[in-house]
Amino acid sequence: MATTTAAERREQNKNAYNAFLAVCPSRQLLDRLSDKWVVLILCALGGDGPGDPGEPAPLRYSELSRQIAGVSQKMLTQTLRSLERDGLITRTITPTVPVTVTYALTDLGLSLYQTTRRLRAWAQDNMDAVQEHRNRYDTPDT
Amino acid sequence: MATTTAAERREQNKNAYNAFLAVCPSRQLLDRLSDKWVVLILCALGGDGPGDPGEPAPLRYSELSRQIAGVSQKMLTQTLRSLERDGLITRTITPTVPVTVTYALTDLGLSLYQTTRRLRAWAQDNMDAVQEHRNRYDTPDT
DNA sequence: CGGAATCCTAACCGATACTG
DNA sequence: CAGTATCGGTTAGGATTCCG
Repeated sequence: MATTTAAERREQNKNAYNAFLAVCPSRQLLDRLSDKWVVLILCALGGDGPGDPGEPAPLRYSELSRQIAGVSQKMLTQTLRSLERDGLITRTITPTVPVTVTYALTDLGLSLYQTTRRLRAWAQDNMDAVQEHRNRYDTPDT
Repeated sequence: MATTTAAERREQNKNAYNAFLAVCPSRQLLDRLSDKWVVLILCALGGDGPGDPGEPAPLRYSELSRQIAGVSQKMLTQTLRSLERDGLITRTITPTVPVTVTYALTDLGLSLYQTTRRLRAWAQDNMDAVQEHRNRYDTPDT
């Protein structure tokens, strides 16, 4: 048994960082994480991909590009870099010809994936309900 | 007992919507949800506010504006409208003088809050780890 | 294959002013 | 108090081109 519980540590961090404050570093971090490409990339690497089995697995740049439909090469590279910088993913270069680059979740990234997967799942599971609310909101009502 | 289990229904929705597809409605929904103001507003209404007890409670416009530091009134109003349209929050007008407007989570909004609260908590809890990775990434390394 | 660099426009968003 | 409306700057981000 640890001398500090998870609840105690969370309490300490709660005092240290507060995302509600504009100047707090965690606010900037939340801004970065609140990005569709971040969510989709983490989901893809976590194994949530279209035909994937559900196991977290490394993916090549081209595989990510294919799975995440609509992402431009610029945004994909840019987002991957920031995720690597933040320690959420690793970038591994294999000097084949042509070169092979694979991305994989770190433990830190895996822990965040546990949340982003829920976000994506929520969007898919509740799409119908949201659409119904929109229709009712948009019709002038009889 | 229902004739369809939660797992079965989720499986059906999984086939219906896929956020990895650019044209899928759930992709657009995910784009909207992947927004810092959406996350912070849901967190505030869910009771995650600065000095809040942790209970979901309705908040007035001015209270939201105060809790979510740095949000412009334009973005606050705009985001609140879209959340109302999507059925995630309710907007209640009390005809006092001056008028009183309160916002509260719906059941749908409450279910999404369960995820956004984790996102905010993750940002705060792992800020130190991320910062450390950034420092190591940014230093040319000796 | 997996990028980097450049250009350029569409949108986001903040600031300001006005209203019921 | 709780907005709406308008304007204008910033920037996100797409398209294109080139490189190791």
